[in-house]
Amino acid sequence: MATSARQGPYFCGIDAAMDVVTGKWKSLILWELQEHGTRRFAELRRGLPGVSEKMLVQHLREMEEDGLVDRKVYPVVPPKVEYSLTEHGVSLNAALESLAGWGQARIERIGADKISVEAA
Amino acid sequence: MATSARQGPYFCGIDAAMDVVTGKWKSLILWELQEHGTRRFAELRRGLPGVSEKMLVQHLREMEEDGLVDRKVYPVVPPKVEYSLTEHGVSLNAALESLAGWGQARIERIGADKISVEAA
DNA sequence: TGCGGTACTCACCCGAAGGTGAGCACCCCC
DNA sequence: GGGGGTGCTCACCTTCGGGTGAGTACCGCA
Repeated sequence: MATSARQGPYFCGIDAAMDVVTGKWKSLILWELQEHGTRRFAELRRGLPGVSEKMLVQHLREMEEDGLVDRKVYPVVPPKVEYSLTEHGVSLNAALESLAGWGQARIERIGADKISVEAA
Repeated sequence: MATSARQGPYFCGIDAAMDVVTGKWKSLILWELQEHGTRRFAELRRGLPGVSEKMLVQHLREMEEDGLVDRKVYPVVPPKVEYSLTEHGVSLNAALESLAGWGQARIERIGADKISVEAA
């Protein structure tokens, strides 16, 4: 199953962090939630151009299981679900910041294209 | 091809860093080279229990292309090749350190098993 | 003389990650 | 009253990462 089955034996901390962060969209979800504080499902979908609903649900479930995001369901008539970062999610994001800096430098070094997310 | 074809458009720095670091053994290779400075192919293989030769070669080639490792071939009669980190490799490792710290904390939090590498 | 080591390459296979498209239960708005 | 939005689930399919095992050219050592 996709749910759980993680938490395998690790070689080192990197392994453990990677385990939680790998997945095409997870770091982006983390970022999106960090930026906006709280987002509804459809807002996240719109914020991550190209993500499929299935993957978004799946990643969110895994991240919830890993204690990174908080899922709050409002039992209202048009469904409403809000996602936000837990303290672990916030600290993971902080830990990713130096990596983001390195990646940014790499982008400039190799002159890769960048998809602007902040616009639109 | 596995070689190049990376450097696709990125959403953010994390993407770019992840692109370079994903691969089952890459972070371990980074770590191993950081610890030992310079390693021969067979030394790396022995240092990473479970890695297949194919994956080791493949990852090393990609990391060489990405400018993370330096490959020095000695044209001697029993082949001799030495791998070491470039400055970019070293700085990537530094950027990974906070992530490693987070992962370490997570390991302790969830009480996961850990494969000891420093022993043996 | 033949086995093991050195640093690989090549061909093949498997399973998981991720994408596609449909359906659902209920509502509001035009 | 039907089209669109809300948050999903399910089934199917493709792609790709990674593993397996063989082969290679040459050597040193027992």
